[in-house]
Amino acid sequence: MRRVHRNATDAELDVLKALWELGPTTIRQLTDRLYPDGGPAHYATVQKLLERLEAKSCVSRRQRARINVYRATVDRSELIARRLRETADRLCDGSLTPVLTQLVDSAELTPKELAALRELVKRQGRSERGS
Amino acid sequence: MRRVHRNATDAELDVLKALWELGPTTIRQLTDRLYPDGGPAHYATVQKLLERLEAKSCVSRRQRARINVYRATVDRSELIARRLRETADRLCDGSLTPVLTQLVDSAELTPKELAALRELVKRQGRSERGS
DNA sequence: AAAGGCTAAGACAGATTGTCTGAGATGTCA
DNA sequence: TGACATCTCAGACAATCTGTCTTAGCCTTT
Repeated sequence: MRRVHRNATDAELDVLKALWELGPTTIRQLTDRLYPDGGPAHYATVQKLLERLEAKSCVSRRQRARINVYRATVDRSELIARRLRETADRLCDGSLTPVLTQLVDSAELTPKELAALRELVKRQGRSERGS
Repeated sequence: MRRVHRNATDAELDVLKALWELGPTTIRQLTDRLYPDGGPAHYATVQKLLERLEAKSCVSRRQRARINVYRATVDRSELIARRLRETADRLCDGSLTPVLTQLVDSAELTPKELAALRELVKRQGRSERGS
């Protein structure tokens, strides 16, 4: 049942988002952000979540004058990429094509998103030819 | 901590895949497919997984001469769509654009997948204008 | 009636998830 | 110096999830 590379959970993700906004920071800062009226229990909760995020290689920390400063080591697109990869692996034998097809073919996309996609493809096409 | 609409787990997904291949079928057929040398324990395992898949609205069943015949009620693209939606909701405030961007912009795509994407966009563009 | 296949209910251990407690180290300040 | 605040670290905890397996009872067939 062991999963090598578990995704960040919801609570962990909240911490990560706060880290993205705040930049490198302390547990205290994160706790105040996430639980404005929180007590010492919430502090420990954030601490535990950071510990798990570190185990998942999503954050790193550095002792700075006896205090841990945490820093996100993955950004949003990296997490998106991980999830896409996982979906492709689990559902499509590793191929991203069906994922793409689903994304584009379904009614999932607003016209605006579709226009953005066309732009992306155009850009990608250029860099393809350019390389 | 309650999750409304949990994804199918790995073991459940294996059952679902077998169901996709076999079409509407019985626990017995599925068990023979998934555990060729399995005993009655494996039969019960498949049974439990189907029960949970039913709770997740992924399969339905019908009594057919006293025997349950199970049928998948979601296909692969539906599951892909669910995961994409989940990723967008959890990571991008519900917007699919960043997901698309990540998919297209990163080095995730092989040239072949990229070509398929261009084809998709072209087709999509046509149906857009056509409608 | 015995045998075999099916359903249904649920036990089970190990892992995950979010939360919280407590002990101890270290720094600040009256 | 001593009280206090704050931090770290280790781990407890309940609820849930996940995959597996046992058991009992019900049909049908031989």
